[in-house]
Amino acid sequence: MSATLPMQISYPEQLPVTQRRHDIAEAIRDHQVVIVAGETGSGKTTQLPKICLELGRGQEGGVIGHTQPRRIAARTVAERIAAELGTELGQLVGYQVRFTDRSSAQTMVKVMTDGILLAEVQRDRDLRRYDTIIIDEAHERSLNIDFILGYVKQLLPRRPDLKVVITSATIDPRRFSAHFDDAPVIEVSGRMYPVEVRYRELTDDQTQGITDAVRELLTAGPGDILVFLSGEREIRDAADALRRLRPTRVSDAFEVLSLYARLSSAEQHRVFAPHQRRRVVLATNVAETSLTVPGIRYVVDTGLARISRFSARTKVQRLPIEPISKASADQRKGRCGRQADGICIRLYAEEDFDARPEFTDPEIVRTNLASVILQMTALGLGDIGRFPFVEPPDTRSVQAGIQLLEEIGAITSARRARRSKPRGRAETRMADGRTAVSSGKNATPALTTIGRQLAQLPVDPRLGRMIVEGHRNGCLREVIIVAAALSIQDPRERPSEQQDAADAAHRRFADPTSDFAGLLNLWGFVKEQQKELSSSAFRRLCKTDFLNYLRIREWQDLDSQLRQVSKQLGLSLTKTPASAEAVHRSLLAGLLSHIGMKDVDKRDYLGARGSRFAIFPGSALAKKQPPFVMSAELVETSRLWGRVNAAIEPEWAESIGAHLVKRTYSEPHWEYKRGAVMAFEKVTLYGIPIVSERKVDYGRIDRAVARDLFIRHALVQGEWRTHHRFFHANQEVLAEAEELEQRARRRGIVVDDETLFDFYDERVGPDVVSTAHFDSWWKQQRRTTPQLLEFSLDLVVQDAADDLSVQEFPDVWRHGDAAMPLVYEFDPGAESDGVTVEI
DNA sequence: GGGTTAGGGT
Repeated sequence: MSATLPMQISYPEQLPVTQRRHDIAEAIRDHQVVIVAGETGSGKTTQLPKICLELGRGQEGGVIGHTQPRRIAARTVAERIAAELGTELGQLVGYQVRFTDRSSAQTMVKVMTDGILLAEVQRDRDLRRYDTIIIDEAHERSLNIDFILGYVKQLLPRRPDLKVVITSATIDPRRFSAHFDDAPVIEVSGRMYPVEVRYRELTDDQTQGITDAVRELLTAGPGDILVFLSGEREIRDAADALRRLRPTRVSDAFEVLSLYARLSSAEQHRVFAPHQRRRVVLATNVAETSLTVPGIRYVVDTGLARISRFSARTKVQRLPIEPISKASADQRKGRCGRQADGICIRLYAEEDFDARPEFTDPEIVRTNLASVILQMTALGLGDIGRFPFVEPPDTRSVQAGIQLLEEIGAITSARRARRSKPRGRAETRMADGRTAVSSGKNATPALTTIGRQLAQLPVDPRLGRMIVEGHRNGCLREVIIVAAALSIQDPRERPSEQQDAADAAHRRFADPTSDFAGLLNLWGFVKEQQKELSSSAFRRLCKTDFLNYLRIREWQDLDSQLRQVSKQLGLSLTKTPASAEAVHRSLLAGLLSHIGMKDVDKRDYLGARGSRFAIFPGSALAKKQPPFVMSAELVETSRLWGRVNAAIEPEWAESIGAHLVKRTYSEPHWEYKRGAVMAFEKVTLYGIPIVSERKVDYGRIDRAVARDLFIRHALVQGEWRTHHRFFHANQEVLAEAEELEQRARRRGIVVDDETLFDFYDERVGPDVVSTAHFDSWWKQQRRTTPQLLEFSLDLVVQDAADDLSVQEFPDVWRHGDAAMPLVYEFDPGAESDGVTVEI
């Protein structure tokens, strides 16, 4: 094998993978892609990189890249490989996760999170720095893993020298093999003791089922029990019930522990502390993959979990409680039987299990795709419909993702792109000058300047959009702090035993109109205390103030990372404190479809697209709810909740969402006083009325209608006070014609208004929509054609009345010397009808 | 008044 390796490589005898290492080495040597399937304990994670090293990989040709789904795993895997090779971490074996890079020029094996590898793709399109890539835990099918699997698939022909190893639990290696053109699969056994499965279908409620199962297992022998539940509330209910359970024997005494991700770190750590008494650990899905609880001999599985699903219809994230898949149930079962035989009690029937889907839906079919689409577009991958995903997301989710990117102005409208290329193919000019061709249906449109910036920012596109706007509004410093807070787990802790104390401690920072302002207050407090206190005093303060020190650090790390990237993007940081309004206007740029209007009757909010949401009880806005809000997160659980919120002025949304708002106008009417046509404007954003009845100059909205109304009311009806000569002359002509009607006792002598309208319509300038417009137009026009607008009697008298003349109806009745005025009135039925002589 | 799973990043 290779001579350049500084050490002899050995393999732990007891690991199952050691027995198969020659087969694995052979397969890797002979094939570009190899699938290695094996359960935890098989040793694949740590031994595969060593096998690759022995094959001479990771040396002159490039590095062996090894991805892990989680940061902690990346570090511990690197530590173990380094230890087994007898080298120091960061030299031959290194690792890189966000905020930490412990790799060097000597590094041959680089362990990293899959997100780091994806990030490197942006700068190294063909991943030239690697000669081997190991994708570990591929069966977890996270968004990152599926993206990498697709990317690698289309990279293989360009990199014939690249070797790829996909590792997976034994659940479904064939699927990966099929994706990589029938790549060979090598199965490695795990090291597991047998686990007996007992089905105990619920007869009562879940809590009762759990206590019954725990009671059953207490009699089965010594060892800790791990119970899988769907969420915090279920854990609390079960914990209460179990603590009430009075064990009959001393040996049955046990303590109850909870375990879920949002738990305070101290409470989480109790699970790993050595202990004497038997334990029952009540856990969510954290214990399924992320955390391994030691010493578990028994598992109780409720068969339920909260699964995140993105609704392409309502564009909202949901967290329904669902029956888990067979694969997930088996994973839970596998959490016992590591050290001795185990028992797994499933709180459902065997037929129920048999009827369940084999696998959990991969994240890519369950999630908002905006970020993936943005990345793919930035990479010039063009048509998402043609990208070789193991399992392609459906068209509607892709459309929803594109729609969100349009909302935040990251891409130009797909519809517009399609319209300009009627043959169903859209050519998109990429940032680097290349051209992407895509089919019409799932066309990936071109990135805007904002879109290119968002693709560089390591946060959710909505949060990135806030940052870009923060720069524009001179409040980048504040917006980065908020965006960083929104992308990490909440640094505020709320231990179950001290919720009131924690709430009180956190309330000091609350702002009654904005949870975001509350975050900024907390940030300021933390910064100040850090400056004044020693490092250990600060840690103590975090504890007493119910703040998670590590998450505070993460917040600060992310803040500096975002500052740095922003600087590279030419976004400038502000030195002076920004106004709250500037900050909130910036945040709104990312939250346009997350605004809500108070429904006073129902105590909730009317949201985008007809949705309704309520303010989450933990928000500072829960008590006194403002008329309009924006929410950073809308998640549907028991109902649709807005979790982090602030009051907004609806008019802000009008300008920031100018590309999205719909305007409708009603009641265009002539206003005598203004000498203009006015109408009422209603502005809606995703169906939410952000302006309800604003009076606007209609001449700017609909010139034709406004001109029409101007002519009818001002010129024809004379609803105008003006000195124009033609105006008064015309009124006199009309008066004369009307007088004729009275005297001749006939209607219809004076032409109708339509004729007068047509007269003006033919003559008045096309832009004349108000008295002001008229005046300036007429000032010019009358120089050349001063008589343009003057009526003649011929015009205003109907053709049929040609033979009549006012002269035939004298004004005065002469009788002898007396001359008595005659008044004509044509008003049948009235006393004054006919000719009246005034004596 | 009311209350969410857990991962990842240029």
